Amino acid sequence: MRPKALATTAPREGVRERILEAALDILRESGIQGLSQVQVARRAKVRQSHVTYYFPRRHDLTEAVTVRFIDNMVSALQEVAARATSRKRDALLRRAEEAITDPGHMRMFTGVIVEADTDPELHTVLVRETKRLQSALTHLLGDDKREPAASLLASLWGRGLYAFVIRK
Amino acid sequence: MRPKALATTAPREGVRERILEAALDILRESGIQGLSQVQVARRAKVRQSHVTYYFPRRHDLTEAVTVRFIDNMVSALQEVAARATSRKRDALLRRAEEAITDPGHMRMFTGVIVEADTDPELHTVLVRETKRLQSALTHLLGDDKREPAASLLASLWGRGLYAFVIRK
DNA sequence: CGGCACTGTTGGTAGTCTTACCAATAACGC
DNA sequence: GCGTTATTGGTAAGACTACCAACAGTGCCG
Repeated sequence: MRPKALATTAPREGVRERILEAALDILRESGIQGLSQVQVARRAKVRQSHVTYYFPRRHDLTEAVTVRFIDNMVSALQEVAARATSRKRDALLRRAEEAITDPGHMRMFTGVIVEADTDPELHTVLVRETKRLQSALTHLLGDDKREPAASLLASLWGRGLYAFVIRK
Repeated sequence: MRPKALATTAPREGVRERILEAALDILRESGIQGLSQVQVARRAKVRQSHVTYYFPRRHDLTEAVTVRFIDNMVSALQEVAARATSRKRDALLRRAEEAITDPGHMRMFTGVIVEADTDPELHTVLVRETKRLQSALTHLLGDDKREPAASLLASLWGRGLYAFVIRK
């Protein structure tokens, strides 16, 4: 069937950014299972076809989301470092733990892990971004021979995961 | 359209069990994203409709899988305890860590967590089963005032998760 | 100014995958 | 024989990604 005259509207600004932010919101609130083009589009108030337009493959969206997700965490850590009244390692560590063990954060994290498990390219990105996060953590807390950055991150993840699983 | 004469065969034994085992295999190798009725059925060499017959809702399968999954881990821990030549806490702990940080195990675990996040009933089951696992761990290693079972499990999960994310 | 290329938007759809369901049939236990 | 359970093939209904043609706006170049 030949389409009738179609109504279109003027290009809007920041559509890609709106989509990306919507995707992050969805991932934070509904997890990876809820991260579909339709839900993202609804949240960003755009057409579903826009999502395909700006992120032609699902992978393009999940990759952008992953990078932004870690970016946000790194920024949060830097902000903690900047605003901290005390430079005590314990206090900084507590703030870092609060951020990393936040349920929304863990939901995004577990979602990304599961997605990356069936998407080798995304897995590469996740590894790279994780190392960035690890560097930021090291920079914030200083390296410690007795508790190197990797082991520290693992410890934070473990507590976060435990709280996420057991949560009411 | 009226179906033609249908060929059926004799009931086979252990179909439910085969389906359950197949589901565990799929979850271990392909993660929660691969856990579909069609894939499980193919693996178990049964029809897709069998999966619905024995597990009417997706939840019924995921719940059974979750319980079995933790069962297996608890059994493995008990076996470690039974066969251990040394009773040293360190040696036992190392075996427990090997089991829990196995990639297949972490794949199942992360999958179940993500699934439970959108299935409140499954979440309840996961919490209950986690506590069972925790008890088994406590029983194996003995409780320690300085490192209670919860914190120990979190630590194992953290190292497992880290290894799972960073793995080549 | 006119044409032209490029980007963005729209509505729709093709094709795949998924769970759940169904009627018909067969086998089994009693 | 009869009720129950198991098996079969098929389908309904929905969700999803990816793609498409048509159209609109924008900017550039002659």
